[in-house]
Amino acid sequence: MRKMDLNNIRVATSETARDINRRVVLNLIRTHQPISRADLARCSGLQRSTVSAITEQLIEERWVREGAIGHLPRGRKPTFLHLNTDRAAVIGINLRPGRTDLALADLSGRFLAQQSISTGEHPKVFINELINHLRTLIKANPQIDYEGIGISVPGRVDPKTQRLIFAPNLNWGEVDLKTPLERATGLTVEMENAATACALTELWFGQQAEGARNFATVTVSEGIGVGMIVNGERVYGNSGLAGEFGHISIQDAGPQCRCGNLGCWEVFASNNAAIDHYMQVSVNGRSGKASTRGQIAAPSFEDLLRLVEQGNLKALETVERMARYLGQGLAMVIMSIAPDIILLVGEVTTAWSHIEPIMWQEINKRCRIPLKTKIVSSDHTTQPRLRGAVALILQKHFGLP
Amino acid sequence: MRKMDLNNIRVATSETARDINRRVVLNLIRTHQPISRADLARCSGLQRSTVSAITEQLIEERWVREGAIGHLPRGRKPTFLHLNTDRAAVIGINLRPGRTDLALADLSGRFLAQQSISTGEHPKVFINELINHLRTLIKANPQIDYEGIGISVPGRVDPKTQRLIFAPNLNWGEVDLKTPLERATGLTVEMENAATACALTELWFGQQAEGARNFATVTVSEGIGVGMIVNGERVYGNSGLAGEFGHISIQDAGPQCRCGNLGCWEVFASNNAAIDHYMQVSVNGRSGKASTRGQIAAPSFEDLLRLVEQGNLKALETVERMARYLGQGLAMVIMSIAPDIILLVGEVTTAWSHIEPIMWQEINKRCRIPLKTKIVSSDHTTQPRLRGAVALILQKHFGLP
DNA sequence: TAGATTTTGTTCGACTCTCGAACTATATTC
DNA sequence: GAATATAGTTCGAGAGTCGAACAAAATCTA
Repeated sequence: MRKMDLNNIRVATSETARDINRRVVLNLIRTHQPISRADLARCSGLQRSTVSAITEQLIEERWVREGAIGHLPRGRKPTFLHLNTDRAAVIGINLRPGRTDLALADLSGRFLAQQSISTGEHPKVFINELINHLRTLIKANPQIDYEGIGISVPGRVDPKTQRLIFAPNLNWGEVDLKTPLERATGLTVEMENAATACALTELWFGQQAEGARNFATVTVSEGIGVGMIVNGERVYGNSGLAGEFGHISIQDAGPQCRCGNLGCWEVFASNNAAIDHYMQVSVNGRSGKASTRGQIAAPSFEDLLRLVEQGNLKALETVERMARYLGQGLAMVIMSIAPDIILLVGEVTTAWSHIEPIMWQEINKRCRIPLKTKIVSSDHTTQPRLRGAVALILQKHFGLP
Repeated sequence: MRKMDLNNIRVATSETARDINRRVVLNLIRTHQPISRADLARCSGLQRSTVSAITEQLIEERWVREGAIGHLPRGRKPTFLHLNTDRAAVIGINLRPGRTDLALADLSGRFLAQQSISTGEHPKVFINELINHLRTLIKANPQIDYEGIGISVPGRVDPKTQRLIFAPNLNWGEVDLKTPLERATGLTVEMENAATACALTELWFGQQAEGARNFATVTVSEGIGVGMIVNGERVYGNSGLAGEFGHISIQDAGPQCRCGNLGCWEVFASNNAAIDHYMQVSVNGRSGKASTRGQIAAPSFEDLLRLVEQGNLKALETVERMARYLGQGLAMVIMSIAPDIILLVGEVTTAWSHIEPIMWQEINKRCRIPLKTKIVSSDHTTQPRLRGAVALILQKHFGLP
């Protein structure tokens, strides 16, 4: 039960019932395909005649197509319906420091084409470069009906102005990506923070949070980001800044964070934090003294994980420390919104067997309330950020308005 | 844009449009009364003929009544419409340790009658006593059409089982209040955590969070509770446990909390924490040693606030310490869900002039992101918990399904 | 003072949509 | 070949909104 938004009233017309039921049917086809009209009627509760009318319309508009004929122990054989994935396509962009991924995806979220370009230092130059790539991509597939462009960004997006704000990793300042891209391509552009994009991926394509309507995604990379879904809907917060758990102090006298605050969670539990800590302990171990750092090259986080697999004790100690701090921060996430599921995204999940027990030990110590939050690790090779960018556009057709 | 809940499909029938538009009109009358049919058509966007049909129905069902005739510079005079507050009434209950308040409220949330009984030690005995009071109340006003009973409780309510769980202040264990009360009165019973009930009060009757759809209410009393509204809707979380910011550790080596964890926020910022600290500093000051506590009687929190007004330096220091810790915890609330407004509820708000500047100093130190959360103090004499209990029932008629 | 103008509120026919019964189509079983 | 079962279509009844036309009631203007 939600309060009506009286500043944005949407009254129902005679077409509203069709709009709602059409979305019901389209969603059922999406999730249950292949499915017959009779089954659609059974699991939606609509009359068979109504389902026929709606599917006729959906087939005419090419969202749905008829497929194989099924067979039953007796009676007339049903005609199966499928989502017509060729109906339209969406462009997804995963913008991050260093590299930016572009993909073309069909209605089911499957990638049809993919490329990767380097992310420029200066936003204006990069936007022009991005526009050129988009134009080439669109021209290469002129027969496709493009539904829009979704972008996941390493920062927050103000829901009012749709500008990129608070993206310290990019160091771009406040940038308007939407307007130039829309003007150049003629397509609608939607942007969302990467962690929230991962949450959308789970909401729309997810296996692990199947049917969950309250969950959080925690991305662990250079920093830590949290995206939240509450009541089946994204949590934006003021200026789009909800989910900045990464910048909550967990130690008042801790090291300074790039945000200006002291002892933020991500100063202890991010990939960068782990690399810093590893450098500190390994240099200390070698020379017996502190402050000899910088003489050996810092490993990448992937290097660190490889060292753990090779049995390096200092690397292992570093990852275990990271697991403890991850647990401490996840305890905050759990206590605040009590999600059914937390999905952990990042390279760190490849060391899950080392992480999980220590992380849970820390969480159980801190969460003394009788709730049952599951924590699952996501396979980062499935590109959840990029798929979330696609979901950003697809939800317009499958979501409730 | 939210995802459809495929486990709980609600298709649209031919009456759905009327149901939606009826709620639109009813809400507009509630918030804009007195208002004419023509104005309703203008601000809803519906046709005048449709508004007439809907209002006719609402008048017939006694939700709305015609009132005075307005006057305009020219043209036919409009007939004003009002909410018919006598149409129905709601019983609100504020259950808390020690005392429980009962109230009868009309459709606008105004109290018609009120009483207070002592909260029993044993749930079963108390429930029977409560039933007797409810029966007497209902019999005393037999002409009223009762819509239901809303209860705000000092704990959390599992949205699935509707049982009271995690209420350490009551020490009742897991109790089913709903079933016996529904059986005894024949009315539907809804329960909600007190902090969330306060948030509902603000959502439906609020002046300060006017039109806000994302905010949090923080109740400071024996402990600290947080209730959240996101996208105009309550946040439940798993087992109804969302909002337990009060039990997030802010100091790993802090004193033990009654929840079992160490250094929880409420161990530092609650009324009880302030009383404990005052006792410690005033006894130390007197004897020069610690651990002489218990020899003088502990003041109530209201006593402490009076001492501040009287210029007692140790009481002032105690309240300022409380303000610092409140700021620290509010910073967590801000960073996590980025609310537009935080509403602070509790006796502590009577010392707002001492609290506010110190609290903000702490928040500004910790929140280095460009958001604009307002923090306002609520007048606890308006009984937000009790009015939230009423809102719990009223939202069924005014909210969106 | 009569007609023009303006605004409120109602009436009515056209259109959209769902429901549900009846009907057609197609399969298996006895 | 008749009975039975299931899928999908057709069609009329009922509920709703829209929008134009109309009725009602007030002020303005000549």
